[in-house]
Amino acid sequence: MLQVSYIVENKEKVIAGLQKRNIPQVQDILNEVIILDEKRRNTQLTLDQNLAEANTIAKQIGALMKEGKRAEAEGIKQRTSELKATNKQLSEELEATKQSLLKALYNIPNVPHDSVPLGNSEEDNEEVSRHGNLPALGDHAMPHWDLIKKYDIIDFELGIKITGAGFPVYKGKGARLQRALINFFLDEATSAGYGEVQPPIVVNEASGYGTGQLPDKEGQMYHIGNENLYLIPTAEVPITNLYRDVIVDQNDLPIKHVGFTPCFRREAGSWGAHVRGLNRLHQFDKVEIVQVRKPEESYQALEEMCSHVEGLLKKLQLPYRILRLCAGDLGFTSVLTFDFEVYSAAQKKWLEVSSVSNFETYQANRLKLRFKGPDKKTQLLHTLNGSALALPRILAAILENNQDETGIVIPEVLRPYTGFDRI
RNA sequence: AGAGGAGUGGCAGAGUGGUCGAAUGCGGCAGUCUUGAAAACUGUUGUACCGCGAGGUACCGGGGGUUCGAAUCCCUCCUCCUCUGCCA
Repeated sequence: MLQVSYIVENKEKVIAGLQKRNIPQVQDILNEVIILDEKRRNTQLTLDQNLAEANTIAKQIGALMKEGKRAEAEGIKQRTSELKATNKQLSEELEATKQSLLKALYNIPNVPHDSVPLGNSEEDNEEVSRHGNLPALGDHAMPHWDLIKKYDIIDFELGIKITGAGFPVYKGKGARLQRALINFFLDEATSAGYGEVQPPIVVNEASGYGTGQLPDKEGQMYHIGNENLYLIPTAEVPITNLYRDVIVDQNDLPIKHVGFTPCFRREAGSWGAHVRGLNRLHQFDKVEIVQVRKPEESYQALEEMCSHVEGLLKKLQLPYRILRLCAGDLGFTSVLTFDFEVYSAAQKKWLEVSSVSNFETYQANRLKLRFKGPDKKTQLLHTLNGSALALPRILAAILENNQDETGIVIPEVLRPYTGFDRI
């Protein structure tokens, strides 16, 4: 969430930024925050003063009791019971104000970067660059949902039987190819300096709030009611939350992690004809990279991460394009996001396979993720993450783009991992 | 899952109703000494909020309660340890 001090000091910039996101009544929302914060401070001040007085009296009573002056002690107890009543009221008021303030802040998204283009939907995203040649497939070309049946490598019906729609079963060479992609992505990230972690794929409420999935995306996560836990929608959640409530030693920066996890998304309300096959699933595999950086380095880190993702796509020899997300399509917590899309030749459309974002201090503020600067003061760090990569659409593109009359050609770099060169 | 025990500052570990944000040791930082290092000695060393400042307030696993006053007493939740049970 945004810091109140930042809102106060950069009000015009914040208003302009949030207006880019088409948020109605931005001024009113920000004013409410500022008023609540003032109220919080005033209430705190009065309460602190009362508490100071109560503390003083308590000490006096202690001293009097020791001297055996009981009667005198009883006398000043009067004042404390008055204070007690007021203080109870004040602290309830303070708590309520803090809660309202927090709630208001939770509902304000991050301020987009200056370079974020205007726009309402994915139609308005800016294409930054395009790489690789689009394959020309013959008339015999099949979309991946037919290919997986033909070669019996993924079974949706079986998944429906044991779980439900959107939970595919990978079989034989299909399963092996999944494992190959995961290992390839993990190895690439490890050689690029990312420390591998294997986090839990179930997280508590505090973690959900830490990275901003809660309360914004409450309905999009699977919830385990009897334990009040959530299935992760992305490894971003557990990995970034590793650093919740942490003051990082300067020497431990930068922090770079990679992790493979399954991801779970309810995708409520987003199903339709365009989400056939592997295009959209409830459970999918993803390798995620996460960085925690000093503020002045975070945009350099964003570039590094984008280059890493590009490197993967180049090695897989997939045609791809890079998009700068417009304000309307930008995630709630993000300042700047680049999407990577691969071309799916038989569907003749671009599929998003990675999203690389800088959150600046937005998550860190919720996480209380800080470091001690040279001036010995604690300050918030910047967090970033990106998919490197999400598997299903990569798989879809490989299947479609690399098909020929007799099968599917496995990209060179994956062969050491698959142990076969064709399906 | 049942019974018992325990959670204190970066770590170890005192503290069972007032003078305790908390002894002591270790570690960290700064300095003295030294060609340098080590040792020794001296000082310093949590976080957040409020305040221009002096300073104030809160925090001893989380939350609630008793009391003029809680690290200390009570309730509750969480976590860890031991034993019993179950189990990949």
